Amino acid sequence: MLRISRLTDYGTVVLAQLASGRSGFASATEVAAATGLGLPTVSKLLKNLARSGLVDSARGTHGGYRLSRDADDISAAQVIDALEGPVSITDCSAHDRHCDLEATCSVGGTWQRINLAIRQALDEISLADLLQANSPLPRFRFASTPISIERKR
Amino acid sequence: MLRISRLTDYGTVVLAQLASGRSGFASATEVAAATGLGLPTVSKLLKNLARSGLVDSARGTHGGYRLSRDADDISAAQVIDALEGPVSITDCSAHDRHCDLEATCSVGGTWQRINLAIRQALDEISLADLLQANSPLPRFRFASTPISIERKR
DNA sequence: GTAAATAGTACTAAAATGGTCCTCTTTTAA
DNA sequence: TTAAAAGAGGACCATTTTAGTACTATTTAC
Repeated sequence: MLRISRLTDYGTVVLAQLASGRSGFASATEVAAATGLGLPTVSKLLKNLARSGLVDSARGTHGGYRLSRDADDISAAQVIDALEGPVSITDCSAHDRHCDLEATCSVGGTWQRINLAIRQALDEISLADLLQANSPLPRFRFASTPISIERKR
Repeated sequence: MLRISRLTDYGTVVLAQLASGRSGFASATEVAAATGLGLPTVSKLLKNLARSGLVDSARGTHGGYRLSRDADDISAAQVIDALEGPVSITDCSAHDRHCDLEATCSVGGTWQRINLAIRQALDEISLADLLQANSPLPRFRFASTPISIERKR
């Protein structure tokens, strides 16, 4: 139903590889080999991740990439933002463009709040959590958000 | 970042219109007029919603559409399912097809659990909630899910 | 029988996505 | 100083998805 793009999925695989590997810089070629992904694809991903600041890069003979900070301090939301840009759950709530139906639309506001809630949930999940496939995930906490969410029924 | 398609968004607008209107059947033409959406689009949406069982339809001169059940008993997840099919957050976790990277992929399982968690959250939001743009939403409850979610840090 | 509806399907244009390739710059080491 | 290894930044194209439209068949009320 809701989905992240395949490239973003691959991006987490690449980041996970960087997180699990030895410290120091790993080249795109090494990461591609370790993950089984194509080199051009991995290369593109790492370039984008570097541009977003999630990984540091070094040029030159022994250059490569490494996480810019601890895996605990990189959230799933940040990864999605880096690779997909700040897209929103609905078209009309993205950018500053306005929807023609704004006046009559009765549901727009709620989608936006749902979007925000999901976003905050994903912000609670770190790359380290993603790595440990079977470890418990952080609890999704909505209670403390400005969105007051309360079951009616 | 995560998004539903524009048609799904429109679908909720259409459903909201059916929910707010007087009881009885409303034709696609009437719904289109009330929402400001194009008739062909509304027509297509209602046909799909009818096929999924979210709305009942009646043919013939005074036919039209109406919600098949109370707005409280239609969830956001059901709407998304009806209009987008049972898609998953990642490509590899959809259908029964398997990803080539399964062996080396360290993150697949977690995305699937995140997907399930979001799904369950959206299942808690009813069409009635969507309608009342400023009313409080149901609390997202993950605690009682089989996914044990626990903050580590 | 006719008009008002939905049902189903097919089609097309536009946009997003995924993947690849090419050229340029930086850095290290021989 | 030169060559090789690496990343930076675009450009490009094929494929798929999405959105919107149109057409025909079927059903029902009057």
